[in-house]
Amino acid sequence: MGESLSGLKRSHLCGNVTEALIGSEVTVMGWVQRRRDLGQLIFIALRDKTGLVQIVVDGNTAPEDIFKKAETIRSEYVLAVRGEVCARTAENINPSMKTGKIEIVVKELRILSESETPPFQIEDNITVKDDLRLKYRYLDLRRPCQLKNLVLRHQVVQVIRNFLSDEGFMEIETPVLGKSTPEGARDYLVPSRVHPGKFYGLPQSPQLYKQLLMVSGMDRYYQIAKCFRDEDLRADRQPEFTQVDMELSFVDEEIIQDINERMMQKVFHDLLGVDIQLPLPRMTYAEAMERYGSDKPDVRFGMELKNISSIVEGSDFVVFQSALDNGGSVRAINANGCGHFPRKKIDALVEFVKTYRAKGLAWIVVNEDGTLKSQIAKFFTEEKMQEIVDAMEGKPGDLILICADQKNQVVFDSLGALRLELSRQLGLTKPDDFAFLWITEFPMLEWDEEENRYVAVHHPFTAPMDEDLPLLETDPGKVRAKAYDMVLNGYELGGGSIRIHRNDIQKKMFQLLGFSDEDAQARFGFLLDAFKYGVPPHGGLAFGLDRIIMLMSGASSIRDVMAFPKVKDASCPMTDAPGAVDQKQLDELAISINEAVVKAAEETEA
RNA sequence: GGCCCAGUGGCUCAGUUGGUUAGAGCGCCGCCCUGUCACGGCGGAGGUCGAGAGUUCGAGUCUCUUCUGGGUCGCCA
Repeated sequence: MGESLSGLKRSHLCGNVTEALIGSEVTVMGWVQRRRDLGQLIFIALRDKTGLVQIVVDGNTAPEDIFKKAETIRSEYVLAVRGEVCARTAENINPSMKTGKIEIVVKELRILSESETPPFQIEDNITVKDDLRLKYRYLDLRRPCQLKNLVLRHQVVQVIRNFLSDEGFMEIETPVLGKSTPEGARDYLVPSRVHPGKFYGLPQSPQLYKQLLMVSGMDRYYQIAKCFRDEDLRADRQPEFTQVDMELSFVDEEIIQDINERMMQKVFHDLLGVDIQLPLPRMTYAEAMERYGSDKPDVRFGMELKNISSIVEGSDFVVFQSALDNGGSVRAINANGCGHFPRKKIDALVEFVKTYRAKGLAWIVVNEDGTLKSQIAKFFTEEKMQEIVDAMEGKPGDLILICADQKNQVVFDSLGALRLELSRQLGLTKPDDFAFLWITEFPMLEWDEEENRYVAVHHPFTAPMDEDLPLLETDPGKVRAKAYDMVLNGYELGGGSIRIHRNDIQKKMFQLLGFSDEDAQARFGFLLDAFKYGVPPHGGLAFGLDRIIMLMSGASSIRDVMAFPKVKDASCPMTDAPGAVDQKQLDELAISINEAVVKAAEETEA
């Protein structure tokens, strides 16, 4: 079972054995991709992280014991091979292989480790179900496409580290065991043995620590930081993920945006050869919502939203009118060239927007002869219908989709999502077309219906825009924040803000969020205390590293760019985490399991 | 918590309106083969259709429950 390595030293990685080495002796080690046994001639494709190289065992020239051994080799065996690099004859060159002009004629062969037949084939372009891949993730990662993603990730981090270091940033680690701050996302909790009944919270981001580092005078900090959020997963959301986190002192929004867009420009230039024009476009939150129905718009295609409230105002169509009477709006998009959609397909779009709480979708087809077909035609005069079509720049063959709701957010969400859905169906975008922009002037607060109070859109330390300071007293919901997100192709790559460094404004903020002085002191007292001792104006930004790599690699999920991701219910099919623990461990932590709750949860599941 | 999709040999899939012994490709095993590179040829093993219940003379196929995974809404300061 597995021969010793002793006496053998690897001289080259498989993918690096090239024509330059013809005639010399090399020692390579790796996994068997495939054995091709022609009887008295055996070829072995040997793989390591650099690629494949072909090993030849010739029955006429190889020693008998080596040949016999070669016959027993199976896929994924681990081999050490010493041999001579030989040129292949012209007709035997494999142009699709980096090492296709040479092969290694074996002189010594050791089977370092045998392998069972793997549960799936180790090669690209397989379509194996995710759970199986993740259960055997260590095999999945042997596949070149998976390896490529991790290599890219490594390289991106290297470029970022070098760039930020050159810009005067210092990498500083902040604690993973911190204080739970039950505002925003749910924390992962870690029980304390030394303090029975008390818990650490794993960081959702290093937000408070990095602000404290600014108080400490670190001036420019960054960290490739693991962050944790106990919320439900998505294709682009994992419970633990990595942020490129930074904070800077004595800066305004422009400085932070400038540094970060230059950083992304360098990352995309160095690793993808893509040149991004700077400065990136800036768009206010209000404009993004108005035009794209989203605060992270994909601006690679048009199909923009238009507000047609004033046109349809005063009609007999009760759906539109009640939306308008209750403070909502009627908006539409023009799905250019979709007028031929069969009714079934349009109905599917109507169902689609219902996901986003829209009650329905009105549509107008502009026929090729210029006449209109619509289920709402009976509520409007021909002139009105034409007015809507003109406002939407409707041409023959177009499909105009209209959404009305008393909540503007519902209209934005529905049409924003519909726009993206149509672009998917019509293939309007290319994954290697990168459209960056900054979204600015986010609202600072939003009203939470459930909690019946304002909550921070970003976080409670985000500074309001100077010109909106008076609104803090009169109309807090209208206050805009010094916050900005970098958006790429419909994804939020990262976001940040200038922080509040004035105590009076911070107090006002907590007040608006409904925290009493005691609440604020209990949760963030250490930060407020620190702010008593000289705070530089500061701000920062955090990127979602996983998302950046996902978009750069064209992966469809961040799982593909993480080594060991979790599945939908936040468990790990490979390790079976999370798992039960011994009673002894629980006793040490003074924790008892509420069996009634566990049973109830299991019963809902079972 | 809601909604949608998928689950058939190791892997990926096919399986007609419910009807004989459930098929294919790849993989695997054996034999043959000296220039293959997705090697080739011949032969073979391997599944009761995610699980349970029901309808039926009869269920991979219909119904219900459930499990697993994916997508998504809520959630994600």
